[in-house]
Amino acid sequence: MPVKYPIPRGTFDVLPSESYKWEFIESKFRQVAKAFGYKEIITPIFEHSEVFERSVGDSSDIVQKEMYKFQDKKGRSFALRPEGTAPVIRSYVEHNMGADNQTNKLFYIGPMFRYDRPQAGRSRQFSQYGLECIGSNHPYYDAEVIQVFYTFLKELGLKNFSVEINSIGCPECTENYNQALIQYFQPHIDELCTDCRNRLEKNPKRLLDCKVTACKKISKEAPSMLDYLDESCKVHFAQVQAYLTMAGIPYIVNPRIVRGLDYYTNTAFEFINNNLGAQNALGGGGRYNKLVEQFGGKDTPGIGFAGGLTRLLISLEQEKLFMGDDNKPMFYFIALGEKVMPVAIEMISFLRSHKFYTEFDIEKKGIKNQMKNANRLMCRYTLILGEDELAKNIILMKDMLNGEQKELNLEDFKVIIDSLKVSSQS
RNA sequence: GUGGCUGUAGUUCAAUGGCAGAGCACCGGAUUGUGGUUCCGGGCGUUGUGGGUUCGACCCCCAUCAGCCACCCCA
Repeated sequence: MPVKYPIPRGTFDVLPSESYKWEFIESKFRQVAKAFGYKEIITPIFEHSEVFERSVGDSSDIVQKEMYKFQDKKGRSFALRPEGTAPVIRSYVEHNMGADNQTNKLFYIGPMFRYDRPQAGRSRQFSQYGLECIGSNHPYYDAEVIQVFYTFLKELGLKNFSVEINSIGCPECTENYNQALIQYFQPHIDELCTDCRNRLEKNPKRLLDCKVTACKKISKEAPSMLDYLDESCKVHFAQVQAYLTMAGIPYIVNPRIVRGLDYYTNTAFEFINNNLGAQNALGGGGRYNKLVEQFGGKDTPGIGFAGGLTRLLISLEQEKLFMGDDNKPMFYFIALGEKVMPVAIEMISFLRSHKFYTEFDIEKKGIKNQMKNANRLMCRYTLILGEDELAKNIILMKDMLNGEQKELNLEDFKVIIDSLKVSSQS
């Protein structure tokens, strides 16, 4: 059947068979983030283009090739947000949240947009969860941010992932290191792939990530970032690791982690799941000590991370961590005949107002048909009210697990429902 | 953005260039007010879309759209 209006490329519908998983993941993230003292912030889905161009970086692929940019009716340039940190910092500065001299801890969940060729784990609209800790350069917070992510994944039951950390130092260290890399690779320039020749000029650190065997071979002996950290950056990184150990978080130091957004300084980290194929990063983050200043605020350090919801979902499913939808009906109400409707509807309203998920289908006729339906929906109890029952002032309640059926006095009904509520809560 | 693989019923998949099929799901029935198991019955689908080759195309060719894989990028 040809679809008249197909969904845009790289987007997807989250259907009821999936949406409860999204709700579960989001509520778990909120719960964990709140336990660490983070508060939710909700920013617009679009911003002035400059918010991203001047922070994520003019030269980054995200800004150059992947941003959904558009003009409004007055010719102003906006962009659908490609990531979550820049908007949060924009908001932080705009509302002068640093005025209280406290460390501000914020989290968010929401859709992001990047124009890229779709693949499993990579779509044009995707959902990210993330958080930002703004106002302190204490290495404890570097570890705390990683700990929130780690705790979240563990709470979901995920086993198959690793934490990789690195420090790219302050801008001075990075500059020194870039020079060292250029010096190292320059003599080998003829052996490098064309991409890497470009990288050598634009962003030498990217060479370390190249998958071409020839480049890999050369970069194997390349100088390590960690040898180019100055004394204070070195101490900071060592302390981050100390705090991670105190928090009981296993990690790997990977000097080749290079983050793609320009604003990162010092600590950078990634959460990797190698069963995910090419899109193997569950999430990542790092410190951005110059970003608030770039947005016109006063010199304020910060650190944060973001993770992809869909990739997490794929990982959870690989590990079979979803057993099913727990939103099953408590009751299925079968009302037989028009005469019983006034009483039936009053009872159904009563159940629902007591927060019992109660199914009722006024169009389905016949007790057999409806029993079948109750069974398919996996209802716990079926309530049957026909004219015979109404005449005797009773209702039938059938336990769908063992097939036992009881007659209840209508007067006793509310009392019994109340007691059910108590027992299901305990 | 580059290269490759794929596209058939709600879904998972069949069908040498010669009448488009099966499992699951769904709907109906097996003496009228009781589910799950069983049995019986129920499918004319623009074979993603548009062209072309051919007596004849799900099958071959071209284009296009979409998904997937690798690159790239990163969540």
